[in-house]
Amino acid sequence: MDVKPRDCVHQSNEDDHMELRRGPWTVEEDFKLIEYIATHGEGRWNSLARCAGLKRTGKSCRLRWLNYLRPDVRRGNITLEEQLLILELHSRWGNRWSKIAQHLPGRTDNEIKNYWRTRVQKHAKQLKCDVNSKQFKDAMRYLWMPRLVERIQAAAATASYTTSDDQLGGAQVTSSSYALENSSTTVASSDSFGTRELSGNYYNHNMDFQSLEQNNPWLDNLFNAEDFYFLQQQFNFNM
DNA sequence: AATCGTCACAACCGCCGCCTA
DNA sequence: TTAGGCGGCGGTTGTGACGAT
Repeated sequence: MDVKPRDCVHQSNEDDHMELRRGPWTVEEDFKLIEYIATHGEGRWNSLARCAGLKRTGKSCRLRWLNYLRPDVRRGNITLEEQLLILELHSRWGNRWSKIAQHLPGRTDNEIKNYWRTRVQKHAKQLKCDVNSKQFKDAMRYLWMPRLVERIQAAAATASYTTSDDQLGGAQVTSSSYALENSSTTVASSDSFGTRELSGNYYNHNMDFQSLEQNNPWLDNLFNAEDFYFLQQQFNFNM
C-alpha cells in the first residue's frame, strides 16, 4: 500500500493511556478499520489504530484486517485441491504457514494453521502417532494425498459430464476447477512428487477407493474405519 | 430440555528480525 | 554501534456452535 497514515496528529495523553480493547471485534470496529484503510491504506499499524480511533493494538488491527476483513480473503471450506497443496507444501516446508499460504490465494496462514491443527493433527491423534512421525508422513503420502488426487480427478470427470449446475452446485464446480488449475501447476512443478506419482502410489496399494468412496460418504472425514484398517495393515499402526 | 464433550476458528501472546534514529 | 519500535510469524488459548447422551 502506498498511502501511510503518517500525517496523523490525533494523539493526546488521554489516547496514550486509554484502555485497550481485547476479544472479539464489533461491527463498528470493523467498519472503522475498513473505512480507514480504504482512505489511507494499510501499514504502520500502531499509528493506524490510533488515527482510526480504534482502542486496539496495531497488532490486533493488522490481524483483523489480514485474516478477516481484507477483500480478497477466501472464506468457506478448504477445497480438495487446497488440502492437497497444504499437505504437499507442509511436507516440504513444515510449519511455515505464511509461506504455504502464499501458494493458496485468498487463504491466510491462520486458516491453514487451524486446518492443520484441527483436521490433520486430529487424524494423527486418532492413529495414536506423532504428526511428525515417519508413519504418519507415510500415511499422508501413500494414502491421503493419492486419495485427494483421485477425488480431484473424479470431481473433474464428473463435472465434465455434467451440464446442469443443479446436480453438483455451480459454485462448487467453479471453485474446484479454479483451484485444480492452480494446484496442478504447483504440484506438477514439485521436485519430489506430482499428481502422476501420487496416482501411481495409489494404484500400487491396490485399493478400490472408488467403490470405497461410494459406500462411504466421508467427504471431510478423511480417515474412516476402512482407512484405519488399511493403515494398520500397511504401516503397522498400533490401534 | 439440560448437560457435557468436541470441533472449528478467531484472536492473543511471545519471540525474532529488520529498520531507523 | 546500538537501543527501541514495529511488523511478521508460529504457537497457544478462548469461546461459540453443534452433536451426543
